Amino acid sequence: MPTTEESAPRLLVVDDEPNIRELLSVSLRFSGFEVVAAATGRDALESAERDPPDLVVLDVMLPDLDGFQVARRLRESRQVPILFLTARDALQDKVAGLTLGGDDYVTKPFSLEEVVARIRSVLRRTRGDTPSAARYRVGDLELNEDAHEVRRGGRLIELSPTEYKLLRYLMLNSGRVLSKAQILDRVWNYDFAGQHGIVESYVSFLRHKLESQGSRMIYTVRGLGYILREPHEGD
Amino acid sequence: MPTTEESAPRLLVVDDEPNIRELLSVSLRFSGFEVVAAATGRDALESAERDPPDLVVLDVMLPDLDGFQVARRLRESRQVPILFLTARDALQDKVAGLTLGGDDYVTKPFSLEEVVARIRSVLRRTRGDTPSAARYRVGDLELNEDAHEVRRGGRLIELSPTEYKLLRYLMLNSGRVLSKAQILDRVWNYDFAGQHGIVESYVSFLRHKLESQGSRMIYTVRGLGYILREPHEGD
DNA sequence: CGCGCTCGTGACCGGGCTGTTACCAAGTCT
DNA sequence: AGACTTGGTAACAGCCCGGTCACGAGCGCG
Repeated sequence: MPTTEESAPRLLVVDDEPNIRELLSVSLRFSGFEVVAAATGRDALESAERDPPDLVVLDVMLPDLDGFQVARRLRESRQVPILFLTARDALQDKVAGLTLGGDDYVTKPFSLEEVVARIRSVLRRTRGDTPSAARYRVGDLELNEDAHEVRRGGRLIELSPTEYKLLRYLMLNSGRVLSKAQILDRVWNYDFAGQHGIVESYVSFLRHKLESQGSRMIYTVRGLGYILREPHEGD
Repeated sequence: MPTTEESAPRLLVVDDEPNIRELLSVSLRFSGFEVVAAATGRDALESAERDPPDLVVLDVMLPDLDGFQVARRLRESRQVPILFLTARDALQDKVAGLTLGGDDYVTKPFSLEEVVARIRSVLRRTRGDTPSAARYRVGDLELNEDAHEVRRGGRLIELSPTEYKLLRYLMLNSGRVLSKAQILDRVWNYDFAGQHGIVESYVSFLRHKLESQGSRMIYTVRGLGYILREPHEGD
């Protein structure tokens, strides 16, 4: 029985690679979740029994049991939504069949923005809070998660996938300065080794599309990063 | 906001294969039903007595009692509609005989779209509320579930079974982006392990038939999937 | 038995997205 | 004011992704 209480959702993160496990734990905790981690399928099952999570983030490649077995065992005792992590190329066919119940999956390497967005989406659907309400708004700028649409002053704005992820991250943190390093970590895949110049490029793209017929929304904070906010009187 | 639901219909799912039982439970729950599962005929009868369901999804091949016996016993106490699950080749005629009362059946392997549609159909008929009103509409596109007809702007459009299932799924989720994995899971049979290229093919077919004399309705969301919606001002 | 329809796969093609580089503008320090 | 640093934008090439076509298998129907 999913708790309707206001406390942070509890997540169980299951991955055998320490780096990935750590990466996920830290940043999900930072995103406001309560996180417990496990390295093996057995540990995961044990942990889930002791302290039932609201959602499980589950790597399908585990040393002892495979992810599907773990999923089934998890559900024998209690209904719990699962976000699967899987390699891009492997198991394509098996992965199909995972999104059935409201579960979802993300391919490795992922971006943290992606993972967090999917977790929120699954939890939203599972908890049954108004089965279609994922909208964010900053000033006259609005983002609809379900339809994957962005509008400014009602006017539709077409964005590429990366542009969309970047904007979502900015909107979820509107009024807060985000460094290029933070943006790179969250929006791009964790194994991305490129220059941070790409953030500037994509900010530029977004400005073009968002601000061509309106006021400025993405402000540069020199030496620090970027901030999305409504205009002040001054600017 | 308080969900306006007058309590979701309660289903009893009876199947001895854990995978199928799990598959059905999870996805029917996700489709908005309240689900109780049972692995054997005896468990099913016991569960039904304790907590009478609105409809029973019943595999005809069970280890202890066969589905027909279960059906008969179920009805000794109370009239309840049944959706039978059966192998494609076996017992076609026997099952057919049972569907007279408003029951229905689906052959294994099924697609979830099929199962959900049949359940809704049976419940609609059984409950008698709004007799024969299963119409979905998006813009000038309408789908009549009873007549199995699709029209755009009043003009009849002939669709193959797969095309129809795909369109129904898109229409039921209009305004929401659906990934190819989701589509594959819901529209195609659960044991289908093909590439997702087939989704593209069928979307292509649908576009030909739906959009040949009208505006675009199925939009591609790059990197994500497809969305069915009315045209925006822009496009 | 064969015709035709439908389903599913593989291949090719085109376009858009991505990420880099280079150059220019603006800001900052001395 | 000059030099150096930092950010903005345009241009470009590679590539991945999706659309469509065409072919083959399976099946039902005549």
